[in-house]
Amino acid sequence: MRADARKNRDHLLAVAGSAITEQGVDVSLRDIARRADVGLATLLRHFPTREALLDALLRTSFDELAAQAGRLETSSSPEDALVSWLRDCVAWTTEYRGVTVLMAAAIEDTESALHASCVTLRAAGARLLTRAQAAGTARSDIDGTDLFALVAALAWLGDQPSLAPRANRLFEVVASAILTNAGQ
Amino acid sequence: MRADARKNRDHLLAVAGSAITEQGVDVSLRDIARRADVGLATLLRHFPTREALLDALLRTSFDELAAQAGRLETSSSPEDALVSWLRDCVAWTTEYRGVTVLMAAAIEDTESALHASCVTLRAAGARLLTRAQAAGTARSDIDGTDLFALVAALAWLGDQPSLAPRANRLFEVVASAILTNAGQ
DNA sequence: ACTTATGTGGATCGCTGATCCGAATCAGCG
DNA sequence: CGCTGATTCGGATCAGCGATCCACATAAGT
Repeated sequence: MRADARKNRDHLLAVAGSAITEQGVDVSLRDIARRADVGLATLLRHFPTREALLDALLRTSFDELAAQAGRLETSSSPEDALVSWLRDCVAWTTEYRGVTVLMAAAIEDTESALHASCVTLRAAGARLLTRAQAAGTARSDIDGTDLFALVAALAWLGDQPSLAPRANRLFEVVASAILTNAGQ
Repeated sequence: MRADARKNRDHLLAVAGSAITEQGVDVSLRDIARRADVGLATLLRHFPTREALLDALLRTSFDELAAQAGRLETSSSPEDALVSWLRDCVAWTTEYRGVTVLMAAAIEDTESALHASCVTLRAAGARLLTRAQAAGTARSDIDGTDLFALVAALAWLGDQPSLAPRANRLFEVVASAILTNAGQ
């Protein structure tokens, strides 16, 4: 890649990051290009779709979440590991308003640039879930995709301004439905 | 209202109904106008926003759901009434792909044309919830808005093609979190 | 039948993302 | 250093969206 192209790419990623933080993932691509003092065509050549841009921007975060799952797998009890990782996932999505919808679409669309990252995330969750199920502390009638769906639904709640204040408590409600441990 | 205007209005509602059934609530308003052999301006004069159109289209359904809640209140046990009404709500949204997002936005936006209907729905659910809580069969740490949020989240799941197949089972998972009855 | 209030829809605006292609720029070689 | 060729850039353009304007058509009341 030519030096000027690389510079543009990096600059675009930086600008896109702050634009998305401010306005959510639905921010106008033209706006990003403008703020980066670059033509729209240049943005779209580097990142042919919005998904591609997000993938480049979020891949690090995805990897961190997956790594965190690995760490928790050996450092915490099965149920604590599962719940705290789920909490991390939901909390992370709040930084990228609107990303949940794209991820839900990408998990099944093998063409999407976000597909691989979403599958990785689901697999990480599935491992934690299986471990908790083996320990008898998570209900056994759900699988990794169910978990992904529940996290997505909770993340979506956090994206809705009117419902966001409830998101944290409803996370606990859903978590209690996944776990089978405590008395009640 | 002039007779020709009334005719146009009714025709637009009918066409909008089938268009939305086919393509979801995000269908192009221009498409609806075209299919109704009417100018876009005419559609927008009768229904100044997408919300207004949906309100006119869905008000009947809203009223039916609210009435159904009233009926269940006297005909079923508190927990059966609550769960089966929630199921009805989620099932209903599947007929109008994408309506959940608009409803979540409308519940807090008093300017939205859908606001009143959403508030009515929330109130109907809140009554069923309170009744179940009084009977000791629903957890007491949630309120009507929480219930609305949970239904919205489940409905949103049903709207996502990749997650929809899980929606029914995840409804049961969430329902089990709301109820406190059975042994488990 | 005439007048007036009402309803209509083509045209246009600003916006979105997608695409094309002439112009500018970079990199490597003589 | 200067030329050449491949690469990159971005303004212009296109089709689509909802919103708005206003000259025109038409229904309703006298």
